[in-house]
This record gives sequence, structure tokens and C-alpha cells, in this order.
Amino acid sequence: MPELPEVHTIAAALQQKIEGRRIDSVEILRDSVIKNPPEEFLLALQGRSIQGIERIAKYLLFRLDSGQMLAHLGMSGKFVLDENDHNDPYARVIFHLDNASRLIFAEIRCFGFLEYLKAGQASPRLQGLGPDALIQQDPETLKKRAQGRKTPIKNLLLDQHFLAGIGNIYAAEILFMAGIRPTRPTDKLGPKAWQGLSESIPAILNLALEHNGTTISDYRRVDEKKGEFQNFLKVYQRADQPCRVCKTPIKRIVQAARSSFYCPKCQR
DNA sequence: AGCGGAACCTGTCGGC
DNA sequence: TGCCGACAGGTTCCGC
Repeated sequence: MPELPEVHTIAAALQQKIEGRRIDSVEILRDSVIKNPPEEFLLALQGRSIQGIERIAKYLLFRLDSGQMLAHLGMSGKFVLDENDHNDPYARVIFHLDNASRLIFAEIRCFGFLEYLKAGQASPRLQGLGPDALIQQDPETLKKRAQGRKTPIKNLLLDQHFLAGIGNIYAAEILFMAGIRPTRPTDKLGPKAWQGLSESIPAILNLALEHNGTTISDYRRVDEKKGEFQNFLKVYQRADQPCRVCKTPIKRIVQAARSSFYCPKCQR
């Protein structure tokens, strides 16, 4: 579910709401979402105070007074701050905070996870990530980073080692904005295409961020509100519907086992 | 090395 | 109504 704009929206809300809070106790309702041995995780987290929260690619890093907690929301994960003590059937881990509120990590599909890292311990998951996709890169820089790659450009955009933060929704929207067909081999892109990508990547992500991300089905903000960028999607999940620019029906194809959507007329 | 596909897990929806 | 397959925002592993 959550790509860069969604994770960023969540990080901003968490910064505002729980920075400085102390974790009184932790309940693990599903062991498999914890990367550490459960007892070790409980022991490490209980009594810690949350000093800061940052987004790294699609990950959330909670800086604690001792060590840190890395979180990934997988496909359907969310963090909900619950002041009303309601029950989420997909709650997997519950953090009881010192102001009597509860931070709930809920994840339907359990692809997401939490991992405690000791001070100074680096997670291998964060190694080799490309530059954050929100930061604009020069066309030349992009081209250089893509050197030697022959994979379709859509697949390259999903490669977190190329740029970090783009997922399936925004890859489609970025390529529509840049007028590039998702099947174009990376090594066949010309200067105009790289220029287009240099602009459309941060443009789409920032636009989505302004609208608090995209809610297709599961994504929710910390206060459980939906994002709004789904109302502005041009191609994603719009197969057979008319292109908003030229009325040509949007096509759906499968690349690397994932859906791609594009306008066969606007994207070449 | 780079690439595509399967696997991980759970739910929903459409067709027969 | 019920079953089955396809599909869903991500990452990692495996084989070619």
C-alpha cells in the first residue's frame, strides 16, 4: 500500500503526536510481524521514550532513548493513534504510551514488520537504497544511475536501489506525466525522457503528498482519515476508462508480475 | 550482474 | 449460494 507520500504523511503525524512520549508497555498480538525474538523486542521497547521519527524511503525509523525501531507498513499496514480504546481486528502490536493513549500497528496481510535495532546497529534493509525520490535529480544523474540497465523503465522505477520511495501507483502516474510508455527499455530512453522523469518524479510525489497520499482500499492516516490523491489518478487502476487527456482507453498490462497502466496514445 | 517470477499472508470481488 | 481464480499499495529469495 504505502509508498513514499503515504509513509511521509504518517511520519509527519507521528512526529507531531508522539514525539517525546514514553512507551509504558507493549502487546504483541502476532509474533510474525516482529523481526526480533518477541521477548527481546518487548524488553527492549518497554520504558523507552520516543525521541524522534523519520521516514527513510518507505520505512519509518523511531529514534528511542536507547536504540531504534524500524517499521515497514508492507502492503496494508497502518499506525493508528487510538485515544478511544476501540478495537482493530488487524491490530498486530499495541504500544501503550505514558499519556494513556495507544499506538496501534495494524497490518491485514502481515507483510509489514517492526524491528528493534540496538544503538549503532544498522539494518541491512536500509543498505543500498537509492537517493530519496522526493529530491529532484538531474537528468544526467538519473541516466548515469541507470547505466547498464535494460529493464523496462517501469521496473527500474520500482527498484529501490535506483531511487527510494516509488511504488506501483506512482510509477504509473510518473510515466504518464512524463509521456513515457512503461515498457520502454531503460537503455533506449533519450535526453527528453530523462528530462521528463527528472521533473515528473518529484512533481507527482509532492502532489500526492499535498493530498495526503492515495487511499485505494486500506491506507489510512494516523487519525484514520483517507488520503485524497486517488481522486487525481490519471492511469492507475483505470483500465479501459478513457484517458483524461485524449479519451483513448487506458491499457493494463503485467510487468514483473505487477499491473501497469498507461495511455497508448499519450505515452510512447 | 541483472532480470523475472514466486513466495510471503489475508481479504475482496467477479464469474460460473 | 458457493467455490475458484485473479488481484491488491512491497520486499526478498531463487533460478536462469
